[in-house]
Amino acid sequence: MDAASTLFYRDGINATGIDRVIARAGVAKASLYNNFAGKDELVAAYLERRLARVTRLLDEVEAAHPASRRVDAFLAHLERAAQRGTLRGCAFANAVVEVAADSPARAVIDRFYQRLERFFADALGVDVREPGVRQLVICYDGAMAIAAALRDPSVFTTARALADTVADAVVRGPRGE
Amino acid sequence: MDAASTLFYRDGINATGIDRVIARAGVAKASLYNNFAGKDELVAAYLERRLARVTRLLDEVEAAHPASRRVDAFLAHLERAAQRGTLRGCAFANAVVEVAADSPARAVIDRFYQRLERFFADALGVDVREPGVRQLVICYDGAMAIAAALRDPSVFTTARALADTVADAVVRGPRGE
DNA sequence: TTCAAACTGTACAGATCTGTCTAGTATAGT
DNA sequence: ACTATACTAGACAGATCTGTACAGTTTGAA
Repeated sequence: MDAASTLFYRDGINATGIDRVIARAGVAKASLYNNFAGKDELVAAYLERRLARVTRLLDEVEAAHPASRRVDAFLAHLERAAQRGTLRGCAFANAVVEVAADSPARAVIDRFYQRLERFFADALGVDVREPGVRQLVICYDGAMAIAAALRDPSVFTTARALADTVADAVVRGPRGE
Repeated sequence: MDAASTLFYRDGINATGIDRVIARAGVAKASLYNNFAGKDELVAAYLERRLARVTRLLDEVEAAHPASRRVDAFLAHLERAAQRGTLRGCAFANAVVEVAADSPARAVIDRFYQRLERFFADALGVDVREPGVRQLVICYDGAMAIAAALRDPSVFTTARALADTVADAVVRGPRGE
């Protein structure tokens, strides 16, 4: 059901029934329930896959670019994905809307945001508690939400400029010089 | 009905059945279907209510504050709502995740973003097509998404600082002086 | 008072969804 | 060859959801 993560992301979690998942995976229903206790855990596993994927991406960006270029490289990657039309918002922010508050998915969501904050903190060269880090997370989540709502990839161009402004403000100090 | 907008916002659209709506409204199911063709239109009406509400808020902010203070006043209002614990993300961004692409709700969502862009453009004193406007929309949506995901009202303090940075960059020109 | 419109409660059709169960089949280790 | 394990297809229970139908009641205006 690794390939079924496609359905959860593309069509939404609640809109995707178990039957459609097993049909696409070419697998019997009993097999699915032998591997996952229920849909909640399947959703958590789906997010776990997404987390592994984005973690791999962030690792690659960190390996390929100096700190000062990483945020822009990350957003540029998202921009290309949006241009390809494969972007349906942030899988984790979407999951917040769709899953119950006590779902096992919540733990995965929290880990995603922790990883993201660490990435931004390293890129800025500051502690994760610095406001600039959270500002970049806002920038990321906002761009993803708007790209999904307005179906407009150009929002990432704007987001890259915004992230640049944030980075400038951080290196120049909060008071601007 | 109108009070059922509470349920859609608080519990999510897909998680809220028609039966729960009519139970809370103290109304018969037939009455609901006499006033709305189906759930899609009920959802659209719910978003219409939210749009009227946020429009009223933005009008009030515009009447009460000079342009340079409006963005901060708006975000401060959201911050207070978050501290009250009544915030579950942006109703329109959430609806993007939950409703189908051809739902009548989509038109209302688009109008919301147009109104929001107009508010930010007026506050900055620039044309709606200026990048700073879209940056403030990113700032808004990102803050709402993170407040919902992390249940942390303090994100609005960070967002207000970010919006300040954007406004500074706009008045000082894109190249920073 | 009369009458039409709109409401009420409730039952029900039809669809869909999660999760269980059965019965039979392939596979792999010993 | 034997056996444990995991798979398959599919039926099925039980719940829930949207939307309709029906019969009776309230309401309000002429």
